[in-house]
Amino acid sequence: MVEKVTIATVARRAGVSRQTVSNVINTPDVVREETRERVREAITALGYRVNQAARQMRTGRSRLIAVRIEPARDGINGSVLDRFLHGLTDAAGLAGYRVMLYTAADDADEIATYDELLSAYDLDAFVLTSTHHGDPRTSWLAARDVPFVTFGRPWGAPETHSWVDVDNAAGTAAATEHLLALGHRRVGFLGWPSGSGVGDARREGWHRALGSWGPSAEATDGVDSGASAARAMLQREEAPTAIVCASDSLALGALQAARELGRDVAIVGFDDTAVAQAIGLTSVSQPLAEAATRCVDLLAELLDGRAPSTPTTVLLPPSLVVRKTA
Amino acid sequence: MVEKVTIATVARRAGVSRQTVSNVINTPDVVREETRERVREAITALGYRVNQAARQMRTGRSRLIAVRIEPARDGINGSVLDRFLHGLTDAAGLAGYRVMLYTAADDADEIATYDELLSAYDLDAFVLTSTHHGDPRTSWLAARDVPFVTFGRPWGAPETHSWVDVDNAAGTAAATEHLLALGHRRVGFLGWPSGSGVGDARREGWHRALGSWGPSAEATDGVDSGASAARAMLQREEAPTAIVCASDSLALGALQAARELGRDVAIVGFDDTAVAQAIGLTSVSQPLAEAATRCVDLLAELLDGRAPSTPTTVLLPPSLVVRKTA
DNA sequence: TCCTAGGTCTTGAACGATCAAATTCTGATA
DNA sequence: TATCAGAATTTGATCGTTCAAGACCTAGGA
Repeated sequence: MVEKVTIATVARRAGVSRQTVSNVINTPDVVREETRERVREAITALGYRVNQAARQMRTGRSRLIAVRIEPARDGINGSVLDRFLHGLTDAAGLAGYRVMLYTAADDADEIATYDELLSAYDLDAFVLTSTHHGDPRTSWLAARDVPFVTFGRPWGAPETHSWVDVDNAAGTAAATEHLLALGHRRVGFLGWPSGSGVGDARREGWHRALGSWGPSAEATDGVDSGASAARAMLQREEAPTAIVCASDSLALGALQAARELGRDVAIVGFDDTAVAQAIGLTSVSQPLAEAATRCVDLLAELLDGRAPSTPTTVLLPPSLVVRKTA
Repeated sequence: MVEKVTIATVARRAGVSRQTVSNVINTPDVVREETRERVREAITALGYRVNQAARQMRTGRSRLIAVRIEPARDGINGSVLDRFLHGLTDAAGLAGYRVMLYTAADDADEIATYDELLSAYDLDAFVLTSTHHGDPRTSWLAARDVPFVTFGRPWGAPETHSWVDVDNAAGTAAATEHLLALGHRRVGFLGWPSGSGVGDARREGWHRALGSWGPSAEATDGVDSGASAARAMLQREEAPTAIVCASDSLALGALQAARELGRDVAIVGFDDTAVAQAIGLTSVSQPLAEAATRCVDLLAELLDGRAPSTPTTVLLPPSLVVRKTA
């Protein structure tokens, strides 16, 4: 059994005091270069690593960030969070933080979890996903001065915190422009019922790029409801020759409807999920790794106390992945 | 600013010593009932929560479990890990543990991460996924007496640790029996090149249920390679009328091939991914939440020192989700 | 030569919990 | 009533780090 290496072991070996070792680690500039080098050598020679628990007890900071992992609600879109999580873990690691997971049944449950994580684990910060209208979580955290960033803008609420989001409207706009460039004249939109921030933004981008209102239909997310809404749209007079969809599920439904009716319709989905990759669906891809990195950057700013007085907002452009369907 | 509630605050309020409070929390049976109640009241009244960092410093245990989050390699199968992670977080939470994430580029990188997580964060245990032939990770952990469980059996290696796995052979066997019951006489198999433990087990289950070797083909995982392998198989003499596939990607390819050739072929995939749900593909579903729970159970046993001397192995039966394609 | 300021390093205390050992209480027995 | 074992509770030390304050050293100015 190897003896545990603590800051005292390092100090002894380098012939300095504990505090000097601590200074080399945390505030190297107050230590004379020669001493610093000697200590650094001792650290690597012994393979010393800071004990987080001890540091945390003294400083009250854990270098831990928490994120909620949601069940894949609509199975088809679950992988978005998955990729975001991977990016977050990577970026956090580089910044010296670790990611802790938690689950929660609803907002109230999630808030109770914040409370427990904060008092038991001294969590440094939270990353919230799936923000929505009237989200109680942000105000709870803000009231307690807990650092946090949301992935998704604060729909409807005043922007009192930093956030990162993907420019949904730009995504559908790019998809629409692509279809227009291919020669399509009637480009339709298949989206969710209005009211959700994300869904409205996606419709807005299509409308903006088109310069007018083309044929559109609404359906709750899902392949079947998408198929029936698309079928209805395709059977109208002046049916669209191309459809921009608010999600890959809806796009899949549209694809099915077009095939049934024997129509050749160009279709673009949204999120570039596994399904899109698998069946060759052209889709709008969110830069999830980039979004995760920016979230960590913003948090690091907050935690280092070098955040600007007004919250920072980051809006990332998505990209269009062109495949067989458009 | 509310004053911090520590064990001393609780002790004062309940009129006992710090240690008694600690005993109520950790070894309640050594405290007289009346005292215990009084302390418990004080705890809830004050909203006291154990400070993990302080506890960890003294006990050397963090109540933290680490899992690697992998990038969705083959996009189509990524959600398997996602669902497993969710289950793990849930189950760990119930058992009083939290899940920490990390990423790693390869096995060596992962081992370096173990080292760092163990010395810096005092991690209690690891859950390994994607076990493979000649896995260096398990021996590294075993050599250091670090508790761990693998989700996936130790292919080829001696079974010196506990593991949880899904009975892959039983899954394809069930799929095959289902097809036989539907009246199919020639049931084919589309799988991965032999050599991978999982893939071989899936082929074995099909063979066992069939009682003989039917038509089969091999392809690396992916829709396109699956499609071409399936096409070849369907163009042979005595082509199969139904195909059991080793993955949903391959199944998707088979579906494409059948459509192109205008054949009505029953198809079953494996993993019940989002794609299967979206397009109505019959597929074998792994009980991921259950697997996660069992992993946590095994770890809890190890950590509480009440593990049997021989490692426990758990083999869970998958279930067949019947949809439109078979 | 003495003093001072600034840079460098060290010392003792503290964070909040648990361990190990010591102390007090309780009730049964002689 | 005195004694004693066992139960119940308390006390002091400790985990590894950082904070706050103090000590030491060196160089420059009076």
